[in-house]
Amino acid sequence: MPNESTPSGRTGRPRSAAADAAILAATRDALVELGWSKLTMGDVSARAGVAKTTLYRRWAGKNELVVDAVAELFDSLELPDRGCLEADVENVVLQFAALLRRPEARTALMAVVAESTRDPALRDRIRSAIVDRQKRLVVLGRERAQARGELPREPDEAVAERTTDLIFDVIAGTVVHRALVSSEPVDDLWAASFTALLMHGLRGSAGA
Amino acid sequence: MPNESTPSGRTGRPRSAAADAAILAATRDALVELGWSKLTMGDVSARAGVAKTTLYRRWAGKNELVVDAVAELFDSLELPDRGCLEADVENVVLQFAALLRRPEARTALMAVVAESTRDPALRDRIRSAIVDRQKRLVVLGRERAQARGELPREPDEAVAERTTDLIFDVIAGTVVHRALVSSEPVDDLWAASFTALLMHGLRGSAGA
Amino acid sequence: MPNESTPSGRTGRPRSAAADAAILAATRDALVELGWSKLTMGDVSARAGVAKTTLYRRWAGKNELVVDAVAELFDSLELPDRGCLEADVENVVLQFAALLRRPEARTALMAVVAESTRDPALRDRIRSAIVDRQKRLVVLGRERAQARGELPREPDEAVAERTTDLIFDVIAGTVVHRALVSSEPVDDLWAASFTALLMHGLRGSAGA
Amino acid sequence: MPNESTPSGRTGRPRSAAADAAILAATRDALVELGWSKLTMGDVSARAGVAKTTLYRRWAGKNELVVDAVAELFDSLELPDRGCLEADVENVVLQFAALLRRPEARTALMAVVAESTRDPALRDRIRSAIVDRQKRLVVLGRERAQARGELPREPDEAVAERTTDLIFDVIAGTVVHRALVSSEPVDDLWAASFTALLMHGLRGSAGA
DNA sequence: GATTAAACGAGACGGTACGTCCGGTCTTGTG
DNA sequence: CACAAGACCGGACGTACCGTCTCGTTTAATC
Repeated sequence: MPNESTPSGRTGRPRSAAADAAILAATRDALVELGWSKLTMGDVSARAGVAKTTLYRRWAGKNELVVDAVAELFDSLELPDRGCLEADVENVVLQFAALLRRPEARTALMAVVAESTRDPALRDRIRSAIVDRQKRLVVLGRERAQARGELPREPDEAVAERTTDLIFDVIAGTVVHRALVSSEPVDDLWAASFTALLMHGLRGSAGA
Repeated sequence: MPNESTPSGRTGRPRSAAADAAILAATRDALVELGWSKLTMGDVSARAGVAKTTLYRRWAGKNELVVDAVAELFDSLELPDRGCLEADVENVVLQFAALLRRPEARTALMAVVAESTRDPALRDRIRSAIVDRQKRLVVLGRERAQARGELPREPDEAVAERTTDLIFDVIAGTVVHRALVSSEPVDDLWAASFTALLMHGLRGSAGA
Repeated sequence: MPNESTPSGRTGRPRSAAADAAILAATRDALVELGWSKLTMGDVSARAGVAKTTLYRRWAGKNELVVDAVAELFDSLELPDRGCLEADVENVVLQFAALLRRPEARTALMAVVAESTRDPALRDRIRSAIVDRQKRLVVLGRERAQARGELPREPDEAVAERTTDLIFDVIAGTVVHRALVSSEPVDDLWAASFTALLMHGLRGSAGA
Repeated sequence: MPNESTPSGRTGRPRSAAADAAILAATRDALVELGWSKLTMGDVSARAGVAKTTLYRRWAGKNELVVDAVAELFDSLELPDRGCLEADVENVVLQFAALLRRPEARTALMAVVAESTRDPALRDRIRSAIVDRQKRLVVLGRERAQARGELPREPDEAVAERTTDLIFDVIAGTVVHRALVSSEPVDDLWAASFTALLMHGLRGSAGA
């Protein structure tokens, strides 16, 4: 995960595993203190107690480094069984909002996405390190709801995948937009409104 | 809009109005060619045939400049009456997706949002120049649907505003996430699926 | 003299004259403290209170900078009339030796000559800034000796120039070799021996 | 000669003798191709097919390595008996000039001398490896000339040594200065002029 | 023949300097 | 006063070498 292009040769001094961890931790610290745009490679290497060359030997640049540093934050998201689909959705929305309140996640996520618009390799990295990994939450939530009888089973595999993607984009996109673009708080009330909308649609009940 | 702190003095040579337009156009061109991160103030000033000092006299920095340069792109979004709510939603989704296919919008939008996580003034500028202006589309769509009887009228003004915000975040956020984070195409099929979900909710019909 | 390729454009802010002087002085200080090989451009710019870019705008690199910084040291050499040729020669030998005792001259002179073996432009710069300027001492000494009747007049101009060059190489080369290669002191005794040899040749008198 | 501090332990794998030769040859090659300042230890080790550690085990640094690599070039100088002192001097001048036309000698000699101005150990190494070894030429030439009756015998040993040193500095210094500082060719004509001056002194004959 | 201890290749490591680029400010002269 | 031009200070960039350090692998001399 951490490195760039492993030389895989078995001769020579092996790369320090401790350095990887120190660098990623230093990167997160620097993101908290400085934010994306003022984070510098030199500063990260200094914080990690590591030479700049060591850093560049493993990551091609700031973008790749930050994606890896931030990706694992998303692994903390969980989906405990709250008994019904509404509660599960509301819970994951609030968890995600809490994550987006962390300064390192706020500043880094949008920045790497912005950079990725011009860099296909970075785009792939984001997808594999963040997006695809968190789709597990949607998959799990759907299976659970289907087991409860709250949602019908998908007969077709391809349709199931497209639905997973759609739900993921709706939930993640809406929360990110609320939190970072509209800059409004994601609180319990809003989470309930959003969950209701997601459950019943615009025409469903009152609409709010 | 363009300037930073109006000098308001009535004496001396007045600022060139042509310069503003040239600078914003140059900024958009540079965004297309270079993307956000490689765009430089010096380059913009050179493209615009303007001295760097002239540029800094009007905008405080790259962030402010790019917000202004990009904001007006969003004004091109329209909401022609397609006869029913589904069609109106689907249309605005596809329009927004087309906008996000423009390189200057792709690269700039996420970048300024990323910067805004650490800069309240920039956050406000984004909100007033982009977010709030485009909420008109939701307001208009809702009013039209209510006139058609597709949606109930909101008795309470505050609730109406919260609903507007929510719908805006859902639509804009989901499309942005699909296009820029998941990096998947927003085509007619997807737009239809998303619209269906938005109309009827997860429990509504088939769920896709 | 100081700069590299004067832009000669008359618009824009003119280059600071004070910066040139500060840079050359800083260079000499750094040579004294650090010697040629540990002198860095960054250190010079810091000592001079000047940005690195300012330094590179005027000199192409360390070599060119040091030649200019050191060249003017050689202008301190003088040739007061001591009454006879022997005394004049002995005096200039001792002056040159004193100059080569200065750390900045010692370390810089040989270093730039070493670099010049691979850089024709630097070779020319050394010749014009140092070598040719100091030949004046030989020319003056010869004229004075000829006036005194100690040396015959040269009928041919070309021969005169070749003789000037030869004498210059003998005196300067011998002193430099004694001081820097053989690493032996150039004291009064040695200066007298050398002068005697130069006057009368190996076969002349005792030979020492 | 090659190594730094002999380990003298009698057990363990002995140092490869072939490596020494390969390293010195690689150093000379690199000097020819790159010159002193662009020669790097890593490059030398790669050319020699040797690890950097092997190189550093034997030489303390670039300076020491280059002195050793270049010193033996000077051993090629010889003093065949040309029948008279003038001819012998002229011959050695031309030989030395030919040596200074070799790029590895040109670039290395001045560079190590420059470095030696700040490094007494290097100064000693140059003196013992180069200077003192070549004084044999002066000693031999003097003895031969004395045997021919061209020069008087020195009664005093100390005076003899001082004279040897002086003549060495005059010849070596002048040729080096002509070739490397003044950057003028050392051809037959110049060699004859210099020899004449050395024989008869400024007052001797015509002076050129 | 087994042991042993150093030399060896490979290459990662913490540093330092490089020369370039950009950000933002300032100082000219001109309009 | 605005403006074009461009010099200025500061600071980060990504690269190149430095000299050191770990690795696993030879290679002789000693046992």
